[in-house]
Amino acid sequence: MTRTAWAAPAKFVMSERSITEQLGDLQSAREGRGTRTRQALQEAALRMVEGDRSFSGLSLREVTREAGVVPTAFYRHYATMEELGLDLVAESFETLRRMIRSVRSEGLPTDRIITSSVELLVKHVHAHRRHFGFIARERYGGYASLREAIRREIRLFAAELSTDLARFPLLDRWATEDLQMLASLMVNAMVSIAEDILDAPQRPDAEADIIRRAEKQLVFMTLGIPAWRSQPPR
Amino acid sequence: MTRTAWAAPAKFVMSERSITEQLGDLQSAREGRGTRTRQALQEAALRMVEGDRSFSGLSLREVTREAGVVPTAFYRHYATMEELGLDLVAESFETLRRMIRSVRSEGLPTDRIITSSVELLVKHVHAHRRHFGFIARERYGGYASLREAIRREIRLFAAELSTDLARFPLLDRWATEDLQMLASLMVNAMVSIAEDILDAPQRPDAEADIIRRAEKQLVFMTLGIPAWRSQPPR
DNA sequence: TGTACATCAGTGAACGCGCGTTCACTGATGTAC
DNA sequence: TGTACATCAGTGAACGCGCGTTCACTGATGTAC
Repeated sequence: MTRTAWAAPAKFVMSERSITEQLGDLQSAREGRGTRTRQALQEAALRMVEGDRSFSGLSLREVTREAGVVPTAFYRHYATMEELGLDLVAESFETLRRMIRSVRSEGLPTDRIITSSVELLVKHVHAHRRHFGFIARERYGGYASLREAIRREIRLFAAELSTDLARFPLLDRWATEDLQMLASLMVNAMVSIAEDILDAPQRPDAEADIIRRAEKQLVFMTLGIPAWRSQPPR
Repeated sequence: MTRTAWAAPAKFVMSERSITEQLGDLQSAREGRGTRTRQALQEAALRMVEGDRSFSGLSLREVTREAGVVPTAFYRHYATMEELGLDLVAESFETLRRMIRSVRSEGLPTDRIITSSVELLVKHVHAHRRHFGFIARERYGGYASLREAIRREIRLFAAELSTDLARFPLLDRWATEDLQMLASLMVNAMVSIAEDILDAPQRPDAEADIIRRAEKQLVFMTLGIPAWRSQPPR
């Protein structure tokens, strides 16, 4: 089943429906049962991936069972599990993107920008454990198409970060390539922080160690910035 | 079947046997058929993981089929696929450890230490694609025990690197915690270089870009070193 | 507002298949004498 | 060196199970008049 473009809603019953349900409209032209089952499938898969299991290890029948629906109902929404997975990648990054967009418009206190960024990331990881866990698990996981999609999204973040960095004093005269180098270093660090937080035992002191190391690493990187230009970058 | 400690070989027919076969003795007390099948299973699994597939997606029967052996023969060597996987983790890191040990004893030219390190890593990734691919795929993959084993090995590398770093001027007075911070930053960077190399299309120019970015990142990190102490590390 | 109709999301039975695991076996390899 | 024996790695048949996918169906939802 291929996804159809969103035409015009036949009816507006917005007040009865949650925000996530409304977002579902972007994917399903019909309201009601159809959208609900589609979301039940997505949520079932995320719930099952929350523990130790990887998405590519889930069977179609397991997911439909968890979603409380008959296996054949799956095919009304996706042709394969891989398609469901791509939907979940998009959804996971959407929440992350929303967070970053709000930071970009509101800004963070510049004097404590590192502490605030790390804190925000950690808070977000906890608030969206299932999405982050799914992404971490599938980043090098089973389906090639999911891996590619995730890799693309992460590269996109690095690109966006490098334009943000360009606005800082000292960095505003850096070559694009050098900004990308720094951005990818920072994004990589953030990704491993997120993965460490996910895998860390839930004890708060283990987490505090991770946070402290992450802050140190970011501070350390900023120290390299003034020195970089004196060393001609090739 | 639990692995038995290596006692004394009943016979020495070394000349007939390859180095890898001899290494196999460390895992199997008996020579001959037994060891050969065990290795056939390991190599079959690595071969199958080389493409897009993840280890946790392999079935026991597939592996034995690829190894040219009947499914039940598997149980003479491993109780589960997970056990095979742990063997492969150990084997993969063993080759990497051997490389690093030789670097540590022979050393690299200090004036081009970054270039040489990156070059060596890239060479090693190409020479052991199957091992690196396996590790990358399973780092956040299916079996929790494999993930833990890999995580432990990577942490071990960071610990070893931080003692190596302590021998450098400027770094010799750093606090242990700060050295660990820097080491984990460098190991993370190296890990993502390896993963990028693996996933990069085999065109040499794409690879050249990755290498250049990696070198820049490492140079950038060294620039932060002299500045760090002036900023009291808490 | 009420009714007849079209759409299509979800159902339930059925299929053939590859899976992990069991079991009693076979026969090659190494040991004791 | 030669023979009888023990060990145990590898065999092959068989099992029950969950899987993905098919099909004709049912009945709720939304539309046209």
